[in-house]
Amino acid sequence: MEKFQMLFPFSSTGPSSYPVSSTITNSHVFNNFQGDTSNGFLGLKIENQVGVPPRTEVKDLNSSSQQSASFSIGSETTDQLKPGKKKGEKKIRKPRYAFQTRSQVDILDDGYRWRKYGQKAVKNNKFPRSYYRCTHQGCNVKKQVQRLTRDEGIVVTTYEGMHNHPIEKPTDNFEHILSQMQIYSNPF
DNA sequence: CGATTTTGACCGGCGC
DNA sequence: GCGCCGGTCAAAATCG
Repeated sequence: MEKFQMLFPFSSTGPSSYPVSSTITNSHVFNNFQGDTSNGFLGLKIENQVGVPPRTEVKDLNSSSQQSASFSIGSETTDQLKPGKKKGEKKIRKPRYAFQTRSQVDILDDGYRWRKYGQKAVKNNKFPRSYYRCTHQGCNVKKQVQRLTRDEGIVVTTYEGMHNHPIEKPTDNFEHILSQMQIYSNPF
């Protein structure tokens, strides 16, 4: 597979129908995840406000999605989900942060290094879902990328867990700065 | 040559 | 108990 990451439709001759995509598409705002739960994501203290049924049913919700990016939150992957397996274990709830971004490519580079460990076909979707895992040692952050059949331009990225290490990337580009601005401008 | 992707097998949970 | 389903493993292939 050729690695043609980030072919920005920016100043290309393509149709100028890409609003804010670049902002979210591969910004380093995900970095904020390691800021613990108290910080939230850009002030998006998303709890259970979205009427998303258990499990990441992002495939069904908002089929139209005219916005460039939206989010939703699944439920914890434990507690009542694993009956008969408790006994005071480290049943840490693993909230999943689902992002829906508008992008042409599946590989949304958020600054971390990911290793693909699986791919499965999804029902109701013709496109497969890819499973990635952070390659950093001791960092078990997982993410899955799925693209909607309905809108080929929509890619849903679901993050699970938080990073406990800094981003490893040259950074220092426009987007980095942009995301940093967004972060710091949110007192949440 | 090491790291990463690919891809089918495997596994646990759940519904019937 | 069995089969489906979503998620993960792991060996081989591939990339750089």
